[in-house]
Amino acid sequence: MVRMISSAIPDFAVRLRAAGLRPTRQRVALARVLFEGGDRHVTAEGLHAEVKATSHRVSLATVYNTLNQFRDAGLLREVVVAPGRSYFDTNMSHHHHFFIETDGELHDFPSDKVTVAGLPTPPKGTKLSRVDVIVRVRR
Amino acid sequence: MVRMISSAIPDFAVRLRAAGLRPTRQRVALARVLFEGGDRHVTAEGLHAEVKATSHRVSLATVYNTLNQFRDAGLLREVVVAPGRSYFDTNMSHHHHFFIETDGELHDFPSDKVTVAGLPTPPKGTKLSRVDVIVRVRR
DNA sequence: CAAGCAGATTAGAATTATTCTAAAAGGTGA
DNA sequence: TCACCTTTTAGAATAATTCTAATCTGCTTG
Ligand SMILES: [Mn+2]
Ligand SMILES: [Mn+2]
Ligand SMILES: [Zn+2]
Ligand SMILES: [Zn+2]
Repeated sequence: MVRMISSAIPDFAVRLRAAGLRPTRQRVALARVLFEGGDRHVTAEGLHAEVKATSHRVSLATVYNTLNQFRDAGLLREVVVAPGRSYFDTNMSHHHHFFIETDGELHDFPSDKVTVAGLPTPPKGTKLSRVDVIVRVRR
Repeated sequence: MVRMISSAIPDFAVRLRAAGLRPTRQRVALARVLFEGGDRHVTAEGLHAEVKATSHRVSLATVYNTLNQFRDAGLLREVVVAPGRSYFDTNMSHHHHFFIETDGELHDFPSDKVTVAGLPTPPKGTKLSRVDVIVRVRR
């Protein structure tokens, strides 16, 4: 019987290598938490707590290192909505955010329907990096 | 000769009182730096350096306290664009921002021409606070 | 399947931004 | 002027993040 290769079981080692990162135990453990299951918005502290719960020992420094590397490699984006707290977002599709200020929650909304029209041209000598739309709401 | 009252010389004491804040020396000194001249985006550290240059002694703790109070009183707004750095914005009119990521500069652009259309309704039980549009560019 | 080595992880110290504490000073209404 | 409540302040504390330098580990080579 031929070995089945199921594309439903994502191979994080392969994915990390494709991104130019060595698939170490820690990075694979973090990738699993981050990327299996749906899109997520995590903080470093939160991710650290989660990965510890899977009984993989990963230091907090490594969580920070990894999140920064994943971001630089284009596997994550960083969203800054509140002073002193960064969220890392596994949803790399074009989308925007609701931020519930009263409880610090961040929610996606698709950019399909949203149009941002009439933006001025970027200042001389600069190139566009990203347009963030953050809808702030409170309970 | 009757004393002239020029509306071109803003009376910060009056303005602070109107906002429910006692016009202390420190608050007046900071208000002067912040509000005379055009619109500004300042950090706490930057404002502290500026006010010291006017030979008014104001502690950094007071700069932080004052910026937070001015924001809560509606004299300023806070803009968070990068992790670990808050900008306080004296421009209270409806507008959006360019953020030059490579050198940390924040620039206004008027919201006249900009239309954000098709925003979804806020989640149940929340009310809209503000919509931020941040155009990130790099040199 | 060794080594060998560059790259990764880690504990803990360091840094940065910001807030807190508690004592001294100041603004204001009577 | 006085009393009283508010504000300021130095310095300690906190929180998020980064750095250091020693140890470890994934990968290539022989
Ligand atoms: Mn970072
Ligand atoms: Mn604040
Ligand atoms: Zn998102
Ligand atoms: Zn502005």
